[in-house]
Parts: sequence; structure tokens; C-alpha cells
Amino acid sequence: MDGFHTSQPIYLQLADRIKRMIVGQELQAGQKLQSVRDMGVAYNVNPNTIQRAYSELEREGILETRRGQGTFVTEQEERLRQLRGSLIEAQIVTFVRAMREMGYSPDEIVSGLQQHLHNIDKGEEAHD
Amino acid sequence: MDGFHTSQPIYLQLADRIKRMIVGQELQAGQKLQSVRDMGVAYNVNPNTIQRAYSELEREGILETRRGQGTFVTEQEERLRQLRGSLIEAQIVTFVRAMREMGYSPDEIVSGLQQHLHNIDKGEEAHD
Amino acid sequence: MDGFHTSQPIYLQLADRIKRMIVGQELQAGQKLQSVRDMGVAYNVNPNTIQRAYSELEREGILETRRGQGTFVTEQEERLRQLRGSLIEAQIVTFVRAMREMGYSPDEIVSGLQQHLHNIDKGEEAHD
Amino acid sequence: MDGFHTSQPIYLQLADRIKRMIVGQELQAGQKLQSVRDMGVAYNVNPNTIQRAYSELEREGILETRRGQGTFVTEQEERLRQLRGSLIEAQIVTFVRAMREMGYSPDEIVSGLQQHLHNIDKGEEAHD
DNA sequence: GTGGTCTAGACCACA
DNA sequence: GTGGTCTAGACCACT
Repeated sequence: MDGFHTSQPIYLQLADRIKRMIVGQELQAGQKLQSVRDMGVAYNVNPNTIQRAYSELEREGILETRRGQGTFVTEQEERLRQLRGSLIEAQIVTFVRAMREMGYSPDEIVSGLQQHLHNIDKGEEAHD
Repeated sequence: MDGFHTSQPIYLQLADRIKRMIVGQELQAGQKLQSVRDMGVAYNVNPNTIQRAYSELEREGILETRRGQGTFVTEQEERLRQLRGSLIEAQIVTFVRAMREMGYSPDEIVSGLQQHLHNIDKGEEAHD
Repeated sequence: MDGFHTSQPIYLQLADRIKRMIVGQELQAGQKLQSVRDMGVAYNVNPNTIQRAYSELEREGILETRRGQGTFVTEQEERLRQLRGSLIEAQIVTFVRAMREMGYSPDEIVSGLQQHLHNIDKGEEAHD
Repeated sequence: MDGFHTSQPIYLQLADRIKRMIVGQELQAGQKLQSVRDMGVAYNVNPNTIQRAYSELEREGILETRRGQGTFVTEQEERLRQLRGSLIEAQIVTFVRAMREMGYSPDEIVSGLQQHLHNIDKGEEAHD
């Protein structure tokens, strides 16, 4: 296997990765994904597990499969906008919770974030 | 075991947890930690692994061990402030990277965050 | 093969199809059927299986074979009326049984059916 | 295997059967179903296939699973009413289509059905 | 015991 | 080739 957690099923972690790739424009609307077999090799995972991830995303309206042709990112842009919105929301929620647990007030969260963005602005993100 | 990843040694994951407990005030400066044996039972992990996590944190100046007495959170407030700062920094870095990968500009990150905080301000999130 | 079940011999399933085609006027009284060879190709089934279906229907007086000419739908209208009646009866029996198994009383079956026909009457189902 | 078609995946046929058992009161709200292993033996099918049928029905809100305890029919009566309604609708649609294909008008369908129900009323379903 | 996940390997339908 | 289904057998977490 590759870089998977034990805390969540692999097929859901795969689905999450694909979602992030779509939102991050690494996968464009309408684009063909790797076949379940190729992706199985790429991630060193059984094709059935890839298949399950694809099925889940198809059920969510994010992917479409065409028998004998392959699996594709949906071309319904609206659905992809929804997806982006929900992933962003989740990121923010997680971030805010973590910061509050460390004793930050909402105002401090915003100002801490602004400070950080200000700093990397001049110095431009030296490393990765 | 409890909720550990496979991608990182358990002792480091334990160390992270303890750091977060300290920053989140669940563990106060100078407070005694559970013995490696008790903690091993609590997290269902080998005491040696706990010991290794403690050693790592001692090396970082966050914990102190007193022979025959146990392991304690350091009383050097400055060190704890540093710790808090670095954890917060890490949170922000992770958050910003994720948001930028999803195509958000710095300004959008801040406004998205403010929007979120504004929304939960009036109404929700009274619980948890 | 095409769309056959495993629960019943294919030749009987074929015979049923032909019956339905006759009752549904896709095959008229006196009309010539495809040769067993052509039909075998059409349904991707062994010609012997087609022959068996034809024989069965001939036994039931629905088809007639004329040596050297082929197989024809009978011209005995009375027999076709019987056939239609028996197929319809079978449909109704199946339908009523299913509805009763789902807890519908005879009166509810009729009213449910009327409701449905009433609904499609004004509006939908212009297609197909 | 038992009595499955080739035209539809077994796991969906299983799901349909279970739905019909629920609507037909053979399975009551809140009742425990057979374990995936027992059901696998009963239907001579791999437990994974049973599992898939159960998952599908859970996704549809018809079953609920409690880890370590088993799989149960939901106790949300409203959901079960919906289910019954949709199955009945499907029965009627199929029935009406078949009858129309055999040349019956809506009025004839109703009268044919009433005639049938009238007949079995006196004679009381002799067989089966 | 229970359900849930995963692998390995097979076969099918569709293009 | 593609995805979709199924089996056999394994291991896990939960009760």
C-alpha cells in the first residue's frame, strides 16, 4: 500500500484524494481517470478497492462511468462547484476547531492567519 | 491501539498528542504525567513506545523527568509559549496550503474564514 | 444469448416471447415467422432451441408448419383469442398476487389502479 | 446459487427480495435479519454479496446496522411506507404496460381486473 | 458471534 | 481494452 491511514477505509481515502485532485484542477471536468487496474497498480491496491472508490464518487455525482470506455469526471460544473464548497467548508471547520482548542479566539485566528500571509508575501514561500 | 496512522511512528504521534494536550491546557505547566505503564494501558500501546515519546519531548525541552518521581510538563513558560507558537504556525501552514491547492487566493482565504466565523457567531456551534 | 433467465428453459422463454408478439399484433394471423436459422442468429441461440420453441407452440395450436414453406402463425382466430385471454389472465393473476402479498385488499387494488390510470390520463406518459 | 436471474446483479435481486419481504410483513420494523454469513448459506451465495445487498438497503434507509449486533429493519415507519408505495407503483406500472401491449384500453384493464376479482370471490382461490 | 474491509483471481458485457 | 460482479478466504473492530 501507499500512504494510507488505518483509521479510515482505503476506498474512502482514495475517494477523498480524487475529490481533492478535482478541486485542485489536477483533474478537469470531463477528463478520463486511470482505469481501475492501472490505478490499482499506481497505488499498489487491489482493483476492487479502486472500483469501490469510483462507485462511491459516481453515487455522489462526481464521476460518471461509460461501460467499455472508462470513468470520467462529471461535466456538470454545478456539481463540481458544490464539491469545492463542501471541501473548503470542511477545511475551515477543522482549522477553526484546532485553533480554538489551542486557546485562540476567533479574532486571534484571523489576525494570526493574516500575519502569516503577510510574512510569506515578502519572502515568497521559500520551501515547498 | 487507538487511532494511530501507519504513515508515522506511533511514538511521534503520541508526542504530538501530548503537545496538543499541553497547548490546549489539558496538561498544565509542572503537572505530572501518567506513568509509562499507565499510559501504555490507556492507549493500549507498549510502555517502551510511551517511553520513547517521553524521551523525544524531553529532548525538545517540553517534558522533564525526575528520577523516582515521574515525568512532568516543564515549568519554563517560555518554552511552552514557543511550543504553542510552533503548533499554531504548523496549523496555519497546513490550512493555507490546502486552501491554495483548492484555488483560493490569500484574500479569499481570509474572507472565507471571516465569513465562517461570522456565521457560527450568530446561532450555531453552541455545542461540542 | 440475449435477456434470458436461468430459472426456465430458454425454449420456453422464447415461446413466451413469440406468444406476446402475436397477442401484441407484432405478428399477425397467418404471418410467416423467421426461419429457425435466422431467428437463431437474431437471438444468438442455437437453432435447435428455436425449433423446440416452434414445436411447443405448434403443439399448442398457435403455430403451423408447412413443409418446405416455413412456420406460420395460425389463422384460426378463435385459437388466438384464447391465447390472448390466457396471457391476460396470467398477467392479472400475477399482478393480483403481488399486490395482495403487499397487503392490498381487492378493493384497494382496483382503486389504486384507477388512481394510476387517472393520473397518467392527464399529462404524462405521452411517450414510449 | 438459488433462483437468480442473469439479467440483474444478484445483490440487487437480493435487495429486491428483502424489500418485498418487508412490505409483505414477513420482516417487521426493527426485526433482526439473518447474519451475512447465515444468509449466504441460505441462498448459497458468498457473504460478500449479501453484505453488498445489506449495504445498498442501508444506504436507502431501509435497514440499519449495529456493529457487533447485526442488521435490522429500520424502525422509521415513514420510510417503510414510502417503500411500500414505490413498490406498489412499480407493480402497477409494469402491469399496465403489459396489458396495453396486449391491446387493452385503460377501461378494459379495469374491467378485466374487476371480473377476475369477482370470479375468485366465489370459489375462493382454490389452488396455490 | 456481528458487520466491514481488503485481496486475489475469475468471468461477464460493452465498445 | 473498459467497468461490474462474484467467489474464497483473510483480517479487523466492536459487543
